[in-house]
Formats: sequence, C-alpha cells, structure tokens
Amino acid sequence: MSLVRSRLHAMIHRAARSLLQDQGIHNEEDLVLELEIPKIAEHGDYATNAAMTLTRLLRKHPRAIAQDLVERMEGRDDLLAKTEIAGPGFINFFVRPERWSDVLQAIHAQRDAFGRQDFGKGTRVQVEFVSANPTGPLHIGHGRGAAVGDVLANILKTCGYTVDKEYYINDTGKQMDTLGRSLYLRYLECLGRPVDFPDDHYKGEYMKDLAREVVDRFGDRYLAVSEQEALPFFTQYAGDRILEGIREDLAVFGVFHDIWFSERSLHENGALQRTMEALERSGMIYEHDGAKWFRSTAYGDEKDRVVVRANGATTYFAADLAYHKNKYERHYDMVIDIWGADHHGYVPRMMAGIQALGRHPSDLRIILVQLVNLLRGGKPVAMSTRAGEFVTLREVVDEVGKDAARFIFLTRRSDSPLDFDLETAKKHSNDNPVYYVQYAHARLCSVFEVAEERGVPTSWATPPDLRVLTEPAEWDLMKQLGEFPYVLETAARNLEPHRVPYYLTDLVSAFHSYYNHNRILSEDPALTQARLYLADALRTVIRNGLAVLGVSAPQKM
RNA sequence: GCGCCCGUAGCUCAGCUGGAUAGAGCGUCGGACUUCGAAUCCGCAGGCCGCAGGUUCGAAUCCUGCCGGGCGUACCA
Repeated sequence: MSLVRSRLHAMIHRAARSLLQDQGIHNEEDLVLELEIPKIAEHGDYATNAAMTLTRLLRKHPRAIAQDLVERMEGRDDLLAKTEIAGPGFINFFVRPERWSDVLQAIHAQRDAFGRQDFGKGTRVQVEFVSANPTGPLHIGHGRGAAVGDVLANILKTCGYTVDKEYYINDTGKQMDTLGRSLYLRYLECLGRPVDFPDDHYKGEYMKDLAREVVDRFGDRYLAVSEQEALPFFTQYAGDRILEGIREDLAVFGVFHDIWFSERSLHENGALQRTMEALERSGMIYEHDGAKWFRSTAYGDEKDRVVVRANGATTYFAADLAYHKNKYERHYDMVIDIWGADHHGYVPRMMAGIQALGRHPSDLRIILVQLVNLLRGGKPVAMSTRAGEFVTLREVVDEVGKDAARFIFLTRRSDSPLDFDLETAKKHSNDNPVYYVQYAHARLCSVFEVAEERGVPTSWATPPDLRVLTEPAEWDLMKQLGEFPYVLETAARNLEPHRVPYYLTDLVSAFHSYYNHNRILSEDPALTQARLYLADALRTVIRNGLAVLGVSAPQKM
C-alpha cells in the first residue's frame, strides 16, 4: 500500500526520467525532486518545482517542461482529480479525495511499524553523546544533549540505519587526579582533619556525600597511608561512583547507551601510541618548541594543534584522534558526535583529524547543541558549576517529569539556545506542547472506551466503507497522517529531531479542532465506523511519534 | 582582534535546504461544555523576516559589509 505522496513522487520521477532520456541525458543521480505542500489551498494538495529545476538541463521554458511532464505522468487519473501548471512553472496537484483514505489502511496494516523505512539500508551509524566527564552529576545542558542524541538514534533506526549509542568516558588525565584529590581532602575533613580545600578542586556537595560514604565503608584506614599512596583509590572510587550516578540519571531520563567507551583504554592498549605513529609516518606531525604538533592547518584549521606536550604528556585532542580512529576501525560508515556548543572551536581540528586519518569529511557529522537557560517563572535560575551550585538533570526530571523534559528539549533546533522554564514545563496548558499531544492520545483512547461500552465494534478484519469520510477536515487529517514517514525521513536525512515534535503538535492540533466540530460516535453506524477507523489511525501515529521521542502515550491523564 | 552560532508578531519559536499572498503557541480582548475528556475549540488584533547592498525568473532562506546578542579563541579536559 503506497501512500499518496510517494506515488506522486514516483510518478513525477518517472516522467522526468523519460523526458531526460528522450533528450539523451542520463545523469539521473542529479534528479532531486521536491514535493511540497503549498501554503495556499488553491495551489493544490501538493506542488513540485521540478520543471524549474530541469530548465538548466533541458534549456526550455519551465512552463513548457511542466506541460511535457504532466503529459508523461502515467496513471495520474486514478490519483489526481486535477493538475495545473501555475506561476513560473509550478505543477500543482489536486488529489482525488477518496485517495486520502489509503493511508488509513496502511496504518492499520502496519500498526507500530507505520513510519518505519529502509532507506538507511543498514548503514552503520554511531551516535556519541552526553560523554560528560565523570567529575559530577549531569546538569540540564547534558540533558538536552541526551535527548537530542537518543531521539536522533531512534529516528535513524526507524529509517533503516544500524545505530549504536555510545558514551565516551574521560576517565583519565588531570581532571581525574583533581577529582580524586578532592575526594581525599573531603575524606580527611570528614574525619576531623584540618584541610585547606583549593579553589580549583571540586567543591560540590556530592563530593562530601561521597566522602562520608568512604568513611562508612572503609573507616579511617587511609589516614595511615601517604596522600600519594591513597590517591589512586580515591580517584578510582570517585570516578566509578559518579559514573554510576550518571548512568542512573540517564536511565531515569529514558536514555540508555549501548557502549561505554573508556578513554583510559586508549592509553593502556597502545591505540593512542599507534595513532600518533601513523600520523607521524604520513608527515602530519612535527616537533616545535619541544612539543609535537598535528598539522591541522593542512585541512583548514586556523592553527596547528599540540598532541604531545613538551613534558611528554599527550593532550586530550591526541586521545580524541585515537578515539575517532578507533570508531572507524569499528566499521562505522557515519559517525555523529553531539557536543555542547561551547566546544564549537574544536570542530575544525576534529574534522582535520579524521581527514588526516584518511576519512572523508562527510563521514563525521558534528551536531552542536546550544546552551540551556534554566528559568523558573521567567526568572533565571542561578547555575554556577564552579561553586557547585547547579541544578542537576535529575532534579529537573524529578520536578517536571521525563516526558515534559524530553519534549521541551526537542522543540527547538539544536543550534538555537533554549529557555527551559520549570513552571511552564509543569503547566497543563497549551504553552506546554507535551500535554497537548498526550491529551489527544488519551482523548482518542477514551472515545474507544465509550464505543466499547456502547457495544460499537472497534476492530476490523476488513476496512469499513471509508467513502463516507467527506469532511475536508477528515481529508486533511488523513493527508497529515500520510506525511509521518516523510517527516521521519527528513528528520533523519538532516539530523533534525525537532521536526518530529513539531509534526505531532500540528497533527494533534488538527485533530483537536476536528474533534470539537464533529462527533466520532454518532447515530449513523457507517459514519461511526469510518470515523473510528480514522481515530484509531490517529492514535497509532501519535503513539508511534511519541515512541520515537521516548515520551509515553498515556491512555488516561 | 579573529572564528562559530543566532537576530522572524509584545514573548517563546517554526518556516520542508531558493518558490507563489509570512506560520504556530503564549499573552490581550471576545465567544463555545444537558453531547465521545474544556489539559480542548472558535474569532479579533498583531510583521520593513536586524540594516544596507549583491546573485536571478524568484531571497526570511545563498554571498558581502555593517549593527546587536551568545559562545569560543590553551603545551585544560
């Protein structure tokens, strides 16, 4: 069962191809046809600018090309009531209203699988996200990255990609040492020893909790050894416990990574060393001022970058090069990194890095997620990480709920900063779109409950007569339902998860309006059956859409 | 200084990768529950798409330069 949109698209594509072949032109891969829904109803249900884009190849007037295309479109009478050529060369398509209900049958046949596609063809994709240093709990900014990464992975999966979600653990280096020492000092403090707690150490309350935990479990045994001997334990302990906490916070938020990748392993198994040697062999590394530099300017970075410091220690970037080399060695066709926007200066060197390692720039997609401003009732909530005074992701999720938090994180393009207001996130009104969407689902479920109470049939071995759906609002709903797979497709191709919540909000808005103007359960049995069939399809698509977002679809609210 | 991102209705944001007459929600004001859920719906008002050039049949969208905001600019991670 093919949908109106894809039938139409295929029809135009065939016509264009045959037109080009008659002219002896065979570069079909250039043939990208856009099928849009015009803003104005008089311009039809769908429109294409195909004729205009073909002018360059065919060297003819766009309107003449449009005419040729229309004439070559086979089988259009079954699908279309009318075709018009308008303006500079648009082709406007008016779909036969009875065709809209085709989508309902497709939805009923596919159920949970409606929206699933296979154009990803099993392409192996890795999405790396969150990857927060295990030095403290996740904050709200990490939450946004978590939501974007998780949902992007879901979207790609439903489009036929093979996706792994990965967390890169920065479990080595100076910050880990500082973390361990912070815990050690809090430990001493806890046992009544006077300490001078440095300003650049981790001062958060959670470190004091951890210190008390160490005292409870291990008593004062680390007073007997020197700081140097004690530190490895404290570093390990702090890192492990904090990472555990991060896992829990992510689980509560509904995010589960497939792979947890240790940075330290790259140091220990020689991968870092091998990466440096490989780059040296290809002449991408040189020495200067006693340090080793990576020649990232060769690929457009503004300056070269140090990989091995004069004191012999490797930099974070060196490890990241080894990490990305490792990713490709694991045979990912595409790697997606999701970073906080404050790391944007890091992009050019990373892109240079993968090219130096022999990969094409398109093999690495870096998504920058802008900052989150946390508000309460319109007023900024103070968030000073240094002072250890920040609102954690966990606190936000506990307060507003997983569903609201996830949805709000996704109702903005990633590269746009986000104001997250705790009060509106809890409001059950229209300025909080989560409940708007969920309410539609609950409402639909409720209709089915009532129908069953009244003994009205609510399941169908064969579809009811759908010709009785003659309201324009019904056609519009069915048309929008048919767009769902296409929305997922564009979200996947552009790596733009925000399209899904926007689509759902639009769909549900049309439904609420319809619901207020029409009765699903009426005196007319045939009409009732058809409308229930439509309602069931709506319920399915809302549920599928919310599932992609990792948001629940409640039957009652 | 240089680099990246962002300037669209009073506020928060979409705008399908260059299409036709600019789109939602909130907020203001006014209306709709004896009916399947009013966490809903309907209506009114609101715009020099930051400014100025350029590219072409056509620009909110692409290019250049300004103005304004955010973030970067380590032999930190």
